[in-house]
Amino acid sequence: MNTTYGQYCPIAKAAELFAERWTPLIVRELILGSHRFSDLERGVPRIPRALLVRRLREMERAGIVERRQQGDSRHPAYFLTHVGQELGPIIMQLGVWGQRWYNAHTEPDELDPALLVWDMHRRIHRDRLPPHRVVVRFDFTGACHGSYWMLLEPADVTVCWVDPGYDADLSVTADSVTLHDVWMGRQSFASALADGRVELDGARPYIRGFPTWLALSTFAHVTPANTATAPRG
Amino acid sequence: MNTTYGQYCPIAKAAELFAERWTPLIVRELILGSHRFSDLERGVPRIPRALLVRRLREMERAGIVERRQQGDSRHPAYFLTHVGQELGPIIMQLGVWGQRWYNAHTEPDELDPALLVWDMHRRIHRDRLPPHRVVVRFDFTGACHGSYWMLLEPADVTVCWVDPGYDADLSVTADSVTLHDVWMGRQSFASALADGRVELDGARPYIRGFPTWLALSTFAHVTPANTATAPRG
DNA sequence: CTGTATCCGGATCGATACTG
DNA sequence: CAGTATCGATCCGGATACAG
Repeated sequence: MNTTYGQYCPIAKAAELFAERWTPLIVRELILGSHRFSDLERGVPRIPRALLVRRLREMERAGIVERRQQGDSRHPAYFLTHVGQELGPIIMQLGVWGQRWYNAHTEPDELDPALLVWDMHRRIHRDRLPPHRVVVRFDFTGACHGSYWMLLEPADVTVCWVDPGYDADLSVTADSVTLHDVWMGRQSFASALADGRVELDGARPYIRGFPTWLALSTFAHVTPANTATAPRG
Repeated sequence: MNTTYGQYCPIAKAAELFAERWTPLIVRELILGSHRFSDLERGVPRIPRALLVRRLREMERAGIVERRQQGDSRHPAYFLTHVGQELGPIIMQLGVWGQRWYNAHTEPDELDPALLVWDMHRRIHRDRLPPHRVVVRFDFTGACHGSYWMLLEPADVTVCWVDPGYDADLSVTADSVTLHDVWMGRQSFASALADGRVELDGARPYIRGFPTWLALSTFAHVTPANTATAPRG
């Protein structure tokens, strides 16, 4: 709904733009460093493509997003303008609120290993990686199983949804629920390794290194409050 | 749309609740001190009644709002729970952002003297009022004209949309655009008086007192930035 | 006063298929 | 890769009537 509220109140004016469906998630992706159209799609996998196009156009028109046609007919890229960047703290506070009150666990239909790996790849500590490429295979077990590959290099971390052909230097095996819990800070990676819920397999340096390369969600440090006071359908 | 985003991300979980249409404005009203159903309707005049009911129920279910049936079969009242109150800073930041970038002026169809008087009545400095009742009549001129009454007492400030029958102790005459500009901080009340855009009529103590009783919008102190960089359709 | 119930036209959303 | 085009399902807005 791009309809207005018809109020002079600045909260209403802001909500007309910011509180549109999907918009907070698109802004989140841009903040987290996705700029290509296809990357935005990966970060917001359930948005209809036409709607993503439309939201980007609306935000561009409102001065929140800038579309740059990369030099010599390359693919376009999207960036937050200064106006859009000022939404950053608001988005983050919203995430803290969500984590505190409404994220004590991940619903079964919210499990999304592909998205999880995509989120993780953006927060790898690249400065701690060895100077050569390391190929990591994630083997998710349980309700939502499948394999994904992450290619770690100090210059760039990429994700593959199909076997890239390289032999994996390290495999990470875990139930999909467990890895979501670790990512959201509900269980530490160390304890998940200790009790065998996460298994690492590969050469010793990689097994020892990987836990230091991985960073958790931005909100992992926010402790969920007692949800008994905030039930959710 | 009470549909979900299907993402484990806490920003998505929060947006599902907070970024629903009308919800930010309802939360704003609750923060500003409206608790009765009819008061919420006054503060969000364009929301269909059935939708207001529905949003309140949704928020209640989510633990954001608490509905209290006042003692001995009185009218019900709505309050923000602790969870809902934590949205306060987010709402306010959103308002600052809206004021900064998207509120350089009030659109003609956003002029709403009835809402303006309603907003003003909540921010009167009651502690500065004389100990007896003062009746103020607002006469709006221009595109959006009409008269409204405000009954000022230290214990309570009320608004009337029809002549309450009392003689007015003070009349405030101004173009509707001017008074919106003053409220939003785009022109000072003093300068509007000085250049005759606002006229006060009544006994001397009331004319001198009124400018000290009136408080502006919470966002009046936020200076709009240059909108040339943030055009808006 | 605080809702419920209904109806309808139009806007929006979600899903799918197609294209340069 | 980065969009368009299309279509049915749903939601919203606005109006109206009614009830405890």
